[in-house]
Amino acid sequence: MDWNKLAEALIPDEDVKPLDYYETKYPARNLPEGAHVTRLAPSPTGFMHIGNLYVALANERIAHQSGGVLYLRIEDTDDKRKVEGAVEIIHKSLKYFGINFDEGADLCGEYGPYYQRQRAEIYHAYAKDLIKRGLAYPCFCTEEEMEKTREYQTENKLLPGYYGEFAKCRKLTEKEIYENLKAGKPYVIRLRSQGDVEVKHTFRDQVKGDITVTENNQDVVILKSDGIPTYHFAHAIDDHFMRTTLVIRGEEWIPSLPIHIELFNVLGFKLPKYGHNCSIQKIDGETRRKLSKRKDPEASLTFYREQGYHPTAVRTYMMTLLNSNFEEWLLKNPEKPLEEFKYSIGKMGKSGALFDILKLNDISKTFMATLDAKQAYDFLKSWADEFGTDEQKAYFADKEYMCKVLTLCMGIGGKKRRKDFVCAKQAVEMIAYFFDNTFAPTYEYRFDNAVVKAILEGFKATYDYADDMQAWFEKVKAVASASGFATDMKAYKADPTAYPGNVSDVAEMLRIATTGLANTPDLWTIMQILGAERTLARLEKAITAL
RNA sequence: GGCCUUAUCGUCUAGCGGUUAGGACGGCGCCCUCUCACGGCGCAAACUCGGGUUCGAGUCCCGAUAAGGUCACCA
Repeated sequence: MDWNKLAEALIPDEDVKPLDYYETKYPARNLPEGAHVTRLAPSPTGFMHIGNLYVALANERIAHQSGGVLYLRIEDTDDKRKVEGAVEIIHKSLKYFGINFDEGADLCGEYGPYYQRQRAEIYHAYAKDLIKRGLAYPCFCTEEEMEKTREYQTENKLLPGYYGEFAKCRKLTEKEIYENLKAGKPYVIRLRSQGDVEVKHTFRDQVKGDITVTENNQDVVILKSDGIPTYHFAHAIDDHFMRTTLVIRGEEWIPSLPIHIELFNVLGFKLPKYGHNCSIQKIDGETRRKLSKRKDPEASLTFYREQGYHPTAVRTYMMTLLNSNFEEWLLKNPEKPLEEFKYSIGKMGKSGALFDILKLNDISKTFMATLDAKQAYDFLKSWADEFGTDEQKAYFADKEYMCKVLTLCMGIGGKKRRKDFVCAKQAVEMIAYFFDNTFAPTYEYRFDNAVVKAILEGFKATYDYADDMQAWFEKVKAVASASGFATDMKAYKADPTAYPGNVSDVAEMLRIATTGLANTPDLWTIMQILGAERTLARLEKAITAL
């Protein structure tokens, strides 16, 4: 068999450059000792999964804290899954969560092109070289033929796949190959595997530790019939020429590690380090499964933007899953930016974590409680501008008023901050009662209407906007006493049955009347913010509703 | 089914031969308190099961079980 002739017939010289060309064009990177080059290599499907952010964050931290490079490569070798505008979505959504690439698709960079489809020439050059060396060959097998051998293999409990005796096209004669080519039969290029599945090696994974991998014996496809490489082949070529030092990717890739090892080996490339992380899971009835794009809204990065989770909160939660010692650090350094945490890939969990929105909420609340009025205003406004209703957008027209509301509701300036706000959507909904066009009370009191009415009327008659908090509260107590409610909590606790209720019950009635809610921050301040006119109007409205 | 991986409170986990098995979220209770919160204190809550090794095992070894991943011209 004349391999050179075959290689030339399959991939003519004018289509590719000599191998040295690529090695010179993409030289080793000039980076400080210990710097890592990492990458994110998504398919342009237009859907950004929370798992994408999870891996992105790991890659970003490793690259940037080591003084290295993070780049974006688009794996668009599968034409069927390609979606217009997907790359823009990738950039936009990751940027929102603080992931910035140093180079890559739609950015500058010396190691491009960063779209795999634009790199066809490089793949072809190396495929040709493999053919020349007798390490790759054309395969003309049809889907039906493949199906047949697979059936045979499963029936006989043999290892499925295209290998050894089952690799029919491996044994094609020169004559047969050229006949097939002449007949215009479609073909793929396969690797002529030299491996033996019986041989096992231990492999050092940066996340999992030592794992055993067997050698690959599959004659995997490296170039599909349309000349586009498979993931495996593109991975080896790209991560070599883009000079990736560390590949962090999902653990679903572990089974194909043998293929990658053989490919790097046969191509004469140095194998990068690998870290295979676990995926974020969800409990679905009895079983755990990956967060699903179709079933779980929280799987999508869009979800967090729509809900208005602060990007820092989401990042923080991701970090707690990513590094087990992160939370401890955060507890000690609540003020420090996340970038100061020393991220280590070895501290990544070895088994998949269940997504816990309660934990996210807690982290989110704590973070929101660190914002000042202006930051909170800006954040909530930007959310409302994009996702809010028209009424909600209008809230932000009067900045001064809104800042007063936020100062109260977030406990800004007080000794203890409130932690009521989880995300922008919930926060904006929570303050609806401050705005007359969204004030829609349902008035659910825990006392008889007659009792409530007496209280409300009594309070309304004595209310004075000019009262300070102390004077105001004295009036609340007076109204309470007038209806027989306890104003002395000690006396009340000593004998609760002696009273219809206590002063806090009275406060609740007033609160429900003016806000429609039983849970709000300090009522006096609310009335101050609303103003005398609206406060009285609301009390009146509540009285007539009884 | 083969191969790979994993296994500590409900959840995320610490633990790397000798611990009252620690923390966080969530739950519950108490205190603080004009409501709601915040905060403080406390309670309940775990080593999957067998065998070994060892003076001693959550920790090491071997099994079993369970869970997850994977077996494409998808990535």
